[in-house]
Amino acid sequence: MDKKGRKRGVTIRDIARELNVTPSTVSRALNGSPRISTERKEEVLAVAKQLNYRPNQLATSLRTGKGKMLGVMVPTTDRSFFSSVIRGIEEEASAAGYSVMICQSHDLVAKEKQNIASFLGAQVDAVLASLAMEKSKFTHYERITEENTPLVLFDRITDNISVNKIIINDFSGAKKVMHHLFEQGYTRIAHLAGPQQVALYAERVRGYKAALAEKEIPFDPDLCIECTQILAEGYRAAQKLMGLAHPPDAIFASGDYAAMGAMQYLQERQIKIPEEIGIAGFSNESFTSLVNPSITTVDQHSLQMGITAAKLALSLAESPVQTAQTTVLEPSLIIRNSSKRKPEP
Amino acid sequence: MDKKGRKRGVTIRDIARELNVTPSTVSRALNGSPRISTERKEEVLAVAKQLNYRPNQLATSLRTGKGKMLGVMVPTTDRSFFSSVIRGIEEEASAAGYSVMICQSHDLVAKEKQNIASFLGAQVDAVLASLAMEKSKFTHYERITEENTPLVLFDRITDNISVNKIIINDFSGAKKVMHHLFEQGYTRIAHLAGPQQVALYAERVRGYKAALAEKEIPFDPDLCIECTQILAEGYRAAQKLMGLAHPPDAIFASGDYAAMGAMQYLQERQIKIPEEIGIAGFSNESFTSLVNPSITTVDQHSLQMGITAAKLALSLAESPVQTAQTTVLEPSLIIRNSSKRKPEP
DNA sequence: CATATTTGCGCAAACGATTGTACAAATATC
DNA sequence: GATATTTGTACAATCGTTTGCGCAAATATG
Repeated sequence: MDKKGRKRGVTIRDIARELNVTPSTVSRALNGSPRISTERKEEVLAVAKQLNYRPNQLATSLRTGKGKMLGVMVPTTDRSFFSSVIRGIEEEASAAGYSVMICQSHDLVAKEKQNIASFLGAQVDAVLASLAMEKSKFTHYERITEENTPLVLFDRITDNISVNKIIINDFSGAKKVMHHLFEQGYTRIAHLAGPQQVALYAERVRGYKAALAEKEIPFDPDLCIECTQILAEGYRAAQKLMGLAHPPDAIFASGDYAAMGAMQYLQERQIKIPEEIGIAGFSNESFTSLVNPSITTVDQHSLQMGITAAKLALSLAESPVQTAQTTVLEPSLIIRNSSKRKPEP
Repeated sequence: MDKKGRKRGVTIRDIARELNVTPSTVSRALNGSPRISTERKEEVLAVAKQLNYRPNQLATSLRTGKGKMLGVMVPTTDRSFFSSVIRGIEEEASAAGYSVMICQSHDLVAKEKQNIASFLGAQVDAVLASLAMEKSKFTHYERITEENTPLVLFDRITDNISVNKIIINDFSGAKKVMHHLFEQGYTRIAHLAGPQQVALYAERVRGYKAALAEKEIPFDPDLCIECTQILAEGYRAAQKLMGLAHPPDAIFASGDYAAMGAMQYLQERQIKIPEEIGIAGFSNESFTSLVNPSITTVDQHSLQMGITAAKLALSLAESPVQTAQTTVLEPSLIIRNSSKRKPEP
C-alpha cells in the first residue's frame, strides 16, 4: 500500500532495480524477445518469481490495446442452455489466456446498453451476445462494431445487423420433433410458439409448418398459440387448446417451461400423458429429465455452441479483418416418456 | 483505427483540442471539479457528447488504482441459488457504477487459482467468492488479501481464513425442516448429508442432530448418510436406507438434487410420498416446484444474499480498513407436497 | 491604492507496461 | 589492424487519465 491507501504490486521496475537493468530489458525478457540473452532471461524470470511478480493487465492492455478479455452477454445465466454456453466460452477463452466478463441483460434493452457500455469501457477484445427479447433497433450493438470490436451473436440473433453468428438449426430441430410425434401416431399436433420477433422462435414455427406440409396436413391457426415460454403461459395455452372443438392429441412447445406448464394443466385434468396427449419441449432444460413423465425435448449442444462462438471471437480478436459468417449447429432430439406411446421396436 | 489496426477512441485530448484547453481541464470538468467554471463544464460536456466520448476505463483504473469492477467466483452458474446471488450482486454493483466479472470454479481448486489470477490481473476492486468443494489450504485466497484487495466469502465459507462472510443460517434452516417433519408426524427421519468438509453441510447436520435431541430421539448413524448432493447419490442413498431393518419414514436431504434422486427411487419402488415417506430438500432449486409431488425445501434468500454481499464488498472497496465480520441471513422453509401428510388446519 | 485572497486553468509527472531507435561492446570480415 | 556486423541493453516516448503544484487574472480586504 502506498501513502494513499492504494494497493501497490510488484512492477517490472522492481525487478529491474534488483538486477541493475532497465525496465525495458525486463519487459523483453518476460516476453521472450530474441534480443535478450538467455542468461538475462533466466535471471529476470527468477527474480520475477521470487518477488511474486504479476503483470498489471491494465497497463498492458492500455499500451497494447488488447485486453485479453471477452465480454459475454446473455439474457440470464440460470437457464441451463446459457450457463452451458458460458461454460464452453470460458473453457476456450481461458485456454487462450483470455478472461471472461459476463453480464446479464434480463431481456431488457436498457440493461443491454448498460452492459455494452461496460464492455467498451473495459476495452474487451470481443463481445459475444445473445439478444434480449425486447424489440429494439440494435443501434447499441452497432456501437460495438463502430469501435472496431468484434461481435459474435449466438442463439438469439437478428438479421438486422451484419456480424458473425452462431446458431442451431431451429428449423430442423422443430422438424425432428414433429417427425417423432408423427411416428408415435400423433396427428393433430399443436404448437406453443415463442415470441415471433425472436428469430429462433420463428424458425421453429417454420419447422412446425414444414413438417405439417410434408404430411399434407393443413395448418390450423387455432393449434398454433404464441406465448412467452414460461410455465404459466404454457398452462393457459393448454387450457385454451383443450377447450377447442377439436383439441390436439399432442403439444409441441417451443420451450421446456411452456411444455411443463401445459403438462401440469393436463395432469390436473387427469389427462394421460403420453397415452392421450403427447408433449414435447425444446432446450433440454435440466428439469425435463426429472419430472414425471420425463419430457421429450431438443438438445442444443450448448457447450459446443459456446466453444464455437469463443473460437470465432478469439480469432476475430487476433485478426479483425474477416467477413461475417454464420455457423449453424445441428440440434439433437431427445426422446423421453412424455411422447413415447409406442413400445420400443 | 490507427496504422497498426488497433481501435482508437475519442480521448480527452480530442475534446481539449476542440476547445483550446488542456486535457487536465477537460478531465476536471468531466469529473465535476469545483475548480472549473460552470460554463467550461457545459462546453466540455457538450463537446464530449458530440464526439461520443467514452472514458477509457483502463486508463482511469491504471491511474487511480480503482477498476470499478467486482470479481465474482462461484462453483457454477447453473444452480438457481448461485445465479440469483449473482443477479443480486450485479444489481447492487451496477447501481454503484461497478461492473462484474464472473468466473466459475467448477469446484476445482486449480480453476480457483486461475480465476484469482485473472481477478488480480484485471485489478478488480474486490472479490466475492463461494468456495469450491475440493479440499484445499486456501493459500490462493490469501494472495487476494495480501494484495490488499477486499475479499467477501458467501455461502460456502471456511473458518480457515479471516475475511468478511455472508452466510445463511444453515443450522436453523435444517432445524426448521426437522420441526416441520415432526409436526407432520414423521418420527424416524434420515438425513442425506453433504460433504462434511464444506462448512454449511456440517451445519445442517448439526441442525439435524439438534432437532433430534430436542425431541429426545437418539441419533442413529445408520440414518445419516454422507453423499455428494447429486441425483444419482440421492438415489443410491435412498436404496441403502430402504434396505435397513428399520427404514426411515422421512428423508431430509441437504440438497434438492439428492432429495430428487431419493424420491425417484421411492417412486420406482411404488412407495407413496408423502403418505408412507416424507421428503425434504434444501436450496429451493427451481425444479422442486415442478416435479410431482412438489418438494419441500428451504429457500436461502439468494437474491438478498447477493445484495448484502455486494454492499459489503463495495463499502470495503471504497474504504478498505474494516474489521472482518460475518453476516448471517435467516432461511425460510417452503412447505410443499412431498412432506404434507396432515390436512391443512 | 497596495496587499491578500480567491478563481480558473495550464504544466508536467505520474500509473505500469511496451517498443522503435540508438548506442556501446563484442565478434566477424577482409 | 581497421572496418563492418551482430548482440545485448538503455533511452525515451507512448497508451489515456488523474492530480499536485504553480501562476496569472480577477476579486476582496484593509
